[in-house]
Amino acid sequence: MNEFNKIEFRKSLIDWYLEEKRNLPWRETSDPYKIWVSEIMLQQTRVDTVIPYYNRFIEAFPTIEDLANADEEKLLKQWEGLGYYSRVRNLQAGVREVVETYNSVVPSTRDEISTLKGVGPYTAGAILSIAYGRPEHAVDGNVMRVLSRVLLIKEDIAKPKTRKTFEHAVSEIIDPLDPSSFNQGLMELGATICTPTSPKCLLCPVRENCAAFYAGEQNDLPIKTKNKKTKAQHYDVYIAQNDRKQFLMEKRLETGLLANMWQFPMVEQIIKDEETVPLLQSRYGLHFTKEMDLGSFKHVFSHLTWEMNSFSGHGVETSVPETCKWLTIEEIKEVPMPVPMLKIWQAYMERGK
DNA sequence: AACACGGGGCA
DNA sequence: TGCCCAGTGTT
Repeated sequence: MNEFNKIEFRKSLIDWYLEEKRNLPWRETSDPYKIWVSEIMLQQTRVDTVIPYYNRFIEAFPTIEDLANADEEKLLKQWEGLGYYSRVRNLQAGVREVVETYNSVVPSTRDEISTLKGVGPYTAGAILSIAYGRPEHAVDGNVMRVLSRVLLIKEDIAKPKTRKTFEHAVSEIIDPLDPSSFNQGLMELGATICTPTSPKCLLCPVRENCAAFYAGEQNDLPIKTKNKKTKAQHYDVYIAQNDRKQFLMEKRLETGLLANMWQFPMVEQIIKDEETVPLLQSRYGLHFTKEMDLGSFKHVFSHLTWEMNSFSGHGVETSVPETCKWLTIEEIKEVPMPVPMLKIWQAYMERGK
């Protein structure tokens, strides 16, 4: 292939982007706060998944002050099902910092915006380029895949160091006149044309500028080493109802997996059935009488899987720990729960009390 | 550098 | 199943 022609590449990419871009809710605003929210939601999460969450979230928290003042439980409930829940806690921390320190104006330099909680190198560049039109790199998985092909970069994109190679590359070729369309065009291309498997090169606007296409290597890029396998954890989960038609629930620790979310009493899986009652007694101060088997569930997280058996029955409270509460059905609807618990709760409700 | 951190969609 | 997704924070 000829020398890489960045002028031609920019024009082809941006012309295509402006013509073919999808209509997405966060593309109808230039409010840096809303762009910020969208970028956080989009981390490791597909566009189609994000759309309804974004609309609901902006409706609930239309301004940066609304989010700064929100109650954490309400925030988590909005985020329920999206995953990576620390994102929303960090987002609120960042937003509060902007309200307090920057007079509610999202900073427009990389140095300042990068100090905000939850704003890493990608998100900083995305907000700066999209909301402020600054020529800053925004390197995500799409950009690494697209440019590994276009520029025939054969570094392992699983390695942290490799991101810098792509940041330098973007800094070299980014369009100074429309960095927003350039960055979004790269990502849009990665999402719709230059896909991980079977890239649609015949539809690609920058096919003529693509070294991998020229070399016939588009299916061998990017280079990426494999992840390790996830470990399994085995739990029994108990839905315990008392005489006042309340259910015992527990708020998880404020750090770690599913921090601050609510779950039903859950213990490491029991080998001998007769150990159930004393364990629930000691762990939860709960006297439990098993009535129904709600079935088995497997839930896969990014780094581990939960294999769960679930049961319902009658519970008598003795001494409930600080982290636990008896909640009515209506109250349970207001509380943020991880998807595995939602599945078990749904199974219970479908069995008709 | 390696790992923790969710959940869904797709080959 | 395993991979991938508009990644960041912690260790």
